[in-house]
Amino acid sequence: MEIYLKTVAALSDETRVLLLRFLDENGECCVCDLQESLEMIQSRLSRHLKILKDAGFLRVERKGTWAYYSIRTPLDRFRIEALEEIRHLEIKLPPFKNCNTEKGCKI
Amino acid sequence: MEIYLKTVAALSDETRVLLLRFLDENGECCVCDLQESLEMIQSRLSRHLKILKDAGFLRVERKGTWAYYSIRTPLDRFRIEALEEIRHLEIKLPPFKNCNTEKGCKI
DNA sequence: CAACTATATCAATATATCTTGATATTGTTA
DNA sequence: TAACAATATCAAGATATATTGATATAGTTG
Repeated sequence: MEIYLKTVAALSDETRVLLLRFLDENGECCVCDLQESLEMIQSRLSRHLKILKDAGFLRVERKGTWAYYSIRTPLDRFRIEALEEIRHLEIKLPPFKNCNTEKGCKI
Repeated sequence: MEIYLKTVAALSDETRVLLLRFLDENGECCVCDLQESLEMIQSRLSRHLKILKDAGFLRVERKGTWAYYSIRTPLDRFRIEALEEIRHLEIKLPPFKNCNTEKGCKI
């Protein structure tokens, strides 16, 4: 029950839906790219990324001080369905903006 | 987005999960039966039933002063998957108790 | 019609979640 | 090693949601 509640709670926030959609669309991103692209304060972003990770939707790969987040794979049936549902929502997805740190953030 | 959020918000509460499971298992119930079976205060029950109804999971049929709730059908793909997910949770489902109003509540 | 019953809604309080700015942590670079 | 940069966590306040008891609204029954 706990895992289930964590999963659906992660799904029931507009910020996190946007994050999932964005990562689904653009693939792996580092936090600074997300910050730039989604115009979101860093602590807020970090919090929601953690919630999505703990709920089994995202994976992180650290390279030095950078953290690259992406949709976890494989996902189980229910999470796939949830992502599919989110894919069909009408969301104004902001364009990808590179954070322009010259030395390392770029993949 | 609004409908989506309403749907997942409805799914992310333990009380409502129990209600969905119970109705899924036992079929149509009137509010007083649910009150007896789940040992839940009436106003609380009424609130959560409304949330589940507004989120598209339940239908109500009124017969006089009684209200009979049941899982709505047909459900769309996502809601079906959500119910399926809930079906697989380990929940101690209390037994059905009839409210024993002799004149009308019994189906 | 008056008393009663089932259900819905309201108001107050308690609890959880979200946002922001500040601080901590860890890696990088001069 | 000192200064800096990316990310994570913390603390305080704001907002949303849940719980409870009280009241409102119908329908029912004597």
